[in-house]
Amino acid sequence: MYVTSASNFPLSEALTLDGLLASQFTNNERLIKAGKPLFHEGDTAEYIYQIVEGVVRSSKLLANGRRQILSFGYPGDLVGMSHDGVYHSECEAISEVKLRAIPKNAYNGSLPADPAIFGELLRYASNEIANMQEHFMMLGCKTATEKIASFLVALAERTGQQVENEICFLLPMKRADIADFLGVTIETVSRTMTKLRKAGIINLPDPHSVCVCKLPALRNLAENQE
Amino acid sequence: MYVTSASNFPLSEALTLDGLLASQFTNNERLIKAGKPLFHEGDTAEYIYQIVEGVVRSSKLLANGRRQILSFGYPGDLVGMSHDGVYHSECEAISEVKLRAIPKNAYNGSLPADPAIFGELLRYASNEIANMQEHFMMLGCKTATEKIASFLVALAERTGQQVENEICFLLPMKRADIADFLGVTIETVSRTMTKLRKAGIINLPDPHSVCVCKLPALRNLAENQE
DNA sequence: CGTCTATTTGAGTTAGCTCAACCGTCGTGG
DNA sequence: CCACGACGGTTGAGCTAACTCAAATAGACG
Repeated sequence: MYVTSASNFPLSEALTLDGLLASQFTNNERLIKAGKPLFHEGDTAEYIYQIVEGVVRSSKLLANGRRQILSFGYPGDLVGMSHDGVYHSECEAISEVKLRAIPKNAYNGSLPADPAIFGELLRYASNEIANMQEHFMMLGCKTATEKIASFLVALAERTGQQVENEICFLLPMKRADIADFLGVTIETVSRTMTKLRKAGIINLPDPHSVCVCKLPALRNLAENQE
Repeated sequence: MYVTSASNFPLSEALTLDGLLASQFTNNERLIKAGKPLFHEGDTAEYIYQIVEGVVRSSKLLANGRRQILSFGYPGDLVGMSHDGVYHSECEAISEVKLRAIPKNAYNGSLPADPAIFGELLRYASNEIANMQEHFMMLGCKTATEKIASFLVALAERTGQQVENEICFLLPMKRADIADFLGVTIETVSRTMTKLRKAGIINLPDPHSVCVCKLPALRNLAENQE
């Protein structure tokens, strides 16, 4: 659910959950077009969704219109867990998305659910909590440059491909999404990306493609040992 | 685990979890003195702890010394969930704390655990995620005044006692803890509290006691509809 | 009574914000 | 085929909320 989930989630366990869901819920696959919602805050939570392909963003709105992106969901991630039968965030497809719908009765305990799924969901939720704690460090403790650098490092680790001596990946989301994820403004995202480009740390072939030339330097900026 | 947990958690369910744990783990009660750690980040996660009395703070440190308080744990809350057998945060007692230790084999699925506990833990984790999402709104979207006001409203709702026509509660944590919880500085916490006091919205009989005189006004500041 | 720690208050600085202009791309319709 | 408008992104200039640094105050404790 969070950009760093897969990297933090022990591989064998991730395969277990993936395998369980793939084997039991292949019939429940759906396609969502880019920009379309999976669900809205307050909707009855009928399903948990596992992202199979594409990227989603989940977010919450404040009464005065300010928005916080809670996570970007990449393949393997789950969205839509609820403790009270109602979704607590918005969720939209950023790109075209394929997902697997896991019906409520597979996990809410009222039916004799598969205990393996149950256990894996608890483990996934605990991992999700750990990922969210990392995000707290971003929002609460880091400067704008550290936030952007951390974000790029996380995406490079999760989705980057080695191309010659650069690590390249796509940014399917808009600048505004990145801004609302990191708690800064669009302008700050843009300025900081430009700064990193001018420092020779990244290349930006186009606004939605990033190539990291100096990963160690980017990591240093992300962790800023001062 | 988070200051607002109990208020968001449906009462009957909370009683279920509470009841389950109380009946099965009364023998595992421990006392921790104020200021002493329950566990450190990286320790082997042998137990989940349920707070019975007192308040704990769980936090994470960045390499450069900056700290983020993740949550304040009040009676009924759980701390120490882990997906990989290792704690991912620091946890210390703020006041003298009584807690109930729930051993790993009650919930990690390797033994035939009580499925009721299992289900309640998953529900608790899902609720915890929803609470953390609210905290993201604080850290990412709110101004200093909105943060302090939200924090005071949450504590008033969770631990406040009506005294004449004020709602009074204790702040067992230091200003520095509040600052690191909200992502502001100590000075900003102090100044903002003074501002609320001078505006006649709260009284501060001493630095660790708050009496809210005008709860609606405080709520307005917390939500700032602009 | 002196020391230590927590909190409050003041004064000046700055990181990141707001507001505004500008640019490039893309889809639509004349 | 080109003009136009909409949208997303970048850049500049000035402002301000919150920060840093510093000092004063107040309890707590030996």
